[in-house]
Amino acid sequence: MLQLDYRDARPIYEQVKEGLRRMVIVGAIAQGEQLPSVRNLARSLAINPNTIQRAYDSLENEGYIYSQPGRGTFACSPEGVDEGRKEGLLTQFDQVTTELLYLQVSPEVLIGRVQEKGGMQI
Amino acid sequence: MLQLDYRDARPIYEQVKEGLRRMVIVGAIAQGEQLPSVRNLARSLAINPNTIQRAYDSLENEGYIYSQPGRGTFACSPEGVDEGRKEGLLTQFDQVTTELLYLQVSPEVLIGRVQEKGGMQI
Amino acid sequence: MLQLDYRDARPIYEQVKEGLRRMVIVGAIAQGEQLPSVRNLARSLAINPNTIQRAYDSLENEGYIYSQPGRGTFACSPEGVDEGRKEGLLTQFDQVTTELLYLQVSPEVLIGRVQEKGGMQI
Amino acid sequence: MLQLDYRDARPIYEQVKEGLRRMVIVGAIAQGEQLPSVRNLARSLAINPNTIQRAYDSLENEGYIYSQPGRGTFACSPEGVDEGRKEGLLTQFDQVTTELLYLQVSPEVLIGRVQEKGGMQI
DNA sequence: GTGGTCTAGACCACC
DNA sequence: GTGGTCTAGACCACT
Repeated sequence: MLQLDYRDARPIYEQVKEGLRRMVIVGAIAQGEQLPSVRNLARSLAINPNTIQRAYDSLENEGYIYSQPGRGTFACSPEGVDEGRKEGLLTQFDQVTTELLYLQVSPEVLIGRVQEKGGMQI
Repeated sequence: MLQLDYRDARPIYEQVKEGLRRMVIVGAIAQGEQLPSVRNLARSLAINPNTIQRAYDSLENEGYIYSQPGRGTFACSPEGVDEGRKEGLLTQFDQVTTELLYLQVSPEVLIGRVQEKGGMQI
Repeated sequence: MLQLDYRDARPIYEQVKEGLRRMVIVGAIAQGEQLPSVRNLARSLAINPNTIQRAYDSLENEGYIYSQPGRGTFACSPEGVDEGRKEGLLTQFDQVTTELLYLQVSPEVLIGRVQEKGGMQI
Repeated sequence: MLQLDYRDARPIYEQVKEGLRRMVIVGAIAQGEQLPSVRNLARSLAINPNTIQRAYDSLENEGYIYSQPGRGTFACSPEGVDEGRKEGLLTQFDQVTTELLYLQVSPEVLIGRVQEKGGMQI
């Protein structure tokens, strides 16, 4: 359910963090649903619980998940997510778009990809 | 013309690389136009020429610029850019788009941003 | 009339306590007015009466409310409030003010906010 | 230069974090100035370097300090501080102000305290 | 020397 | 059982 790559330059806690974020975003972990416990995930990934805890902490203060000591960790609804992150993503979107258009990818292709995910009528 | 941020976690050569890439992409450096010489840029940024050279080498490797020994370094046309980079950008585009849609940004907003840059008729 | 957030890290009794304190402060519960009974409030919030009782006890201890056994619980007038709390709030006020000024918020803005609440003539 | 209180309910890393934040805010650590190294501070406070690191990490992603691996950790200028924190502080300012006014502290007293710190002419 | 990451193992409070 | 904190000690990359 979550792949680690030890040859990757990114630290493990960040790979865990991005993997979990992805799962929340695509709905693999639904809003309000419980995430695997720190210890369980650590065991199943064969890494130290502290490393998982660090990923969870970081995701929590970005507003993607929340923890209740003694109960578990759960996925938030999208409203609570840090505004700064949204702005950063929009900047990233603009930069990637600019470069793709420069590389002769047509706007229609990009728009098509947005609509595909957005479930829009054409 | 190119801003360095010593507080940024990214290494300097990468900041130079991305800065130059940006200038080519947005047309601040037109296709075929000559880039500043390694020594000049190094002097004006007050950093080591080796750092500049590393950025130039990396950009040449990705097909954004080419150098003619004895003459200088020039911006490529977009066709020559490494295919792998284009694929990587498309993947990044999809991921960023997915997350923005999850964060309740409407598809129309994203499409509007694409059209703005693409100069499309609606 | 009082919102609980189970995702909040603070314990429930503290959320109840702060919520009631807020209502007294802003006048939603006037001086001398009766607060809801422990059992009623517990039922309407769907939590344990002990939790409510703990919040009431703590507020009574700080001098914000008083209870008359067999009659109910009522809001105090502000004079009776624990002096220690006032000092603590002043310290907090100074610290928050210092940080906001450091963050380039102008003194005029802060003063404006005080006057707005205080109903002062300029 | 920084006091720990083991009887305090707050975790140590948070006490360190708030202590350092205070020092930056009041100018005890000037903008751009180097903070004590992780190891040195850990030794002088007789706690584990990991605990210090955690405090530094947290302050860094709030924008109060920045780290350069191999060189050290330095105080930021106030412009870079996370917007969310500023908003939170303003909310806190309003709440504390409301309660102090309720407790019969006159607006003039509060305004005087703001001006004192703000270096304003009356 | 510096910050950054990771592990192993412990203890706490809460449920 | 759960998350949260802390320690001790190791290793890495960079200056």
